[in-house]
Amino acid sequence: MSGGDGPAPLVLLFRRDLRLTDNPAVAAAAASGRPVIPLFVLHEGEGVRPLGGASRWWLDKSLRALATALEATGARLVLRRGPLAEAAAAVVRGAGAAELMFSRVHEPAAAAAEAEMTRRLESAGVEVRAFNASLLHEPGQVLNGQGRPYQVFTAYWRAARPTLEPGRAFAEPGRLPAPSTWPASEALDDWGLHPHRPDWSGGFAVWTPGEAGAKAALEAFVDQRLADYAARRDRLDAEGGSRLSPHLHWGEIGPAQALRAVLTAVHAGEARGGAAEKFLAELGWRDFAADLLAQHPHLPDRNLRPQFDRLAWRRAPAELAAWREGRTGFPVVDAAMRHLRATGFMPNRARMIVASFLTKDLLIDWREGEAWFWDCLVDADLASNAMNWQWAAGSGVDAQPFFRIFNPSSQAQSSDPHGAYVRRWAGESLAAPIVDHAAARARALEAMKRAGG
DNA sequence: TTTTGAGTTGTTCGA
DNA sequence: GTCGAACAACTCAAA
Repeated sequence: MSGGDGPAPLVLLFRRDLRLTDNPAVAAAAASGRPVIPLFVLHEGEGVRPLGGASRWWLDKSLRALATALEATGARLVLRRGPLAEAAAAVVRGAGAAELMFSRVHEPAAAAAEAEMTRRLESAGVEVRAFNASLLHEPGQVLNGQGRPYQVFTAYWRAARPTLEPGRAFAEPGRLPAPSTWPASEALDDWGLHPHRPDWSGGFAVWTPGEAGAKAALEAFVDQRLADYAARRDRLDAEGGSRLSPHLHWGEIGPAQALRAVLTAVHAGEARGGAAEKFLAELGWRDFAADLLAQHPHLPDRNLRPQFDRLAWRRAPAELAAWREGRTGFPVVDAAMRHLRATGFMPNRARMIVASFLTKDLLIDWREGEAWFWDCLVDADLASNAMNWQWAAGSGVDAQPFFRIFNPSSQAQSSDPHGAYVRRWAGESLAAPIVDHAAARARALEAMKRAGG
C-alpha cells in the first residue's frame, strides 16, 4: 500500500471473459474496495498461436464494446501488447497495484503464460487471484472411477451432467472506484485487428460482438429456437443453431448464463427438457474439448491415434485451394465453404460434411482443414477446432469407425432437402466435381486400412 | 484382473 | 421403397 491516500489499486485483467455481467473476477474486483484498473493484453509470445483473421475482426469489436461498457462504470480499459507476464507486470508496477485478478484461459500455452505471470507478481508481493468464467467444468475436474480423466464424451457427460445446477449469477458492478492516475494505453486502432486491403469482412455484419450482442443472441435463441433445437440444428436451411459460439468463445456470455437461461425456459414450460438437454450437451462438448486439450497439449497438431502418423495423406494444393474457395463441384460443400468465408461461420452439420470431404474424399491432412477453420471462423477455438477435426478424420480419441464416410449427396438430401442452403451460398456457377465420390471413398478406405493394419 | 458393453453425428447393399 | 445387416477393430469405462 502506497502513501496515505487510500488503498492501492487492483488490476482487473480481462482474458477470454469480455463481459461485466456474471463475471467472477469483475465481481471480486468491484467488491475489493480498491481502485480498479481494467486491462487487456494482446498476448504475443512463444508457443501461442496467432489469432486468425476472423478472430481478430471479432476481438476488435468486442474490445470496443467492453471499453464502452467500462466507461459507464467510470473505468477505462487499458490495452497492452506483448508476452502476458511482462505486459501485466509492467502495468501492475507502474500503477503501484497490490492485487491482480483474472479469469483463466485453459489452453496449455495460455495457462503457462498465466502461471509465469502469477509467479512473477507473487514474488513481487502482489496478490493474484484466478477465477473460472468460461467453462462449466474446468479441465481435471471431471474424473472417472479410477481418478483419471475421461477419453470419450458419453462417459464424461454421464459423470458431469448431474453436477450441473443453475446457481447464482455474480453481481454486476456499479461504479468502479478509479485510480488517481490511469496507466497509458495503446490505441486499439494501432493493433490493426480489422482487416484492410482488402477488407473482406462485409458479410460479417450479421454479427454483433460484445456483451449486449451476446445477451440478445441468447435471448433470441431461448425464445425462438430452443424448442426445436434438437431437430433443427442438423438442418442447413433452418438456422436452427444457437449461434452463441463466438460469444461464448470470447466470454461475452458465460456458459453458466446459458445454462440458467435454458433451465429457466424449461421450468417455465417454454421448451421441453429434451431440447434443453441437447443444447446442454453442446456446452458439455466445450468443456470436454478443453479437458482433452489440457490432457493432450498436442491435440491441435498431432494425431491422437499414432497409427494415423502412417497414413499417406495426399499433397494436392490445387484440390486444397478448391476446397477452401468452394470450387469442388459438390454443391453442399461449396455452399458451406463460401458461407464460411462470407460470414465467418458454418453450421455444425456443414462442418462435418466439409471436414469429411477434405479428409476422406480428398484424403488431405486434417491439419490443413484445422488451419483454414482457425483463420476463417469467428468462433475459432483451439480445443474445439482441434478435437472436432481429429474426430472427423478418425484420428481422435473418440473416433468413429473409419468406414463412416459422409456422402455429400445424401447429406445434402437430408440436411438441405429443398436446396435452399445451396442456392443461397452457391447459387451460381458450380464447377464439375473434382473427384468421383465412390472412387474417392474406396481410396480413403484403402489408405486408412493400410495405415491401421 | 478380467470381462463386458458401448462408442455424437454414416453408407451401402441386398432381401 | 423400406428395412436390417454388414461394414473392423480397438479403446474406454465400469462392473
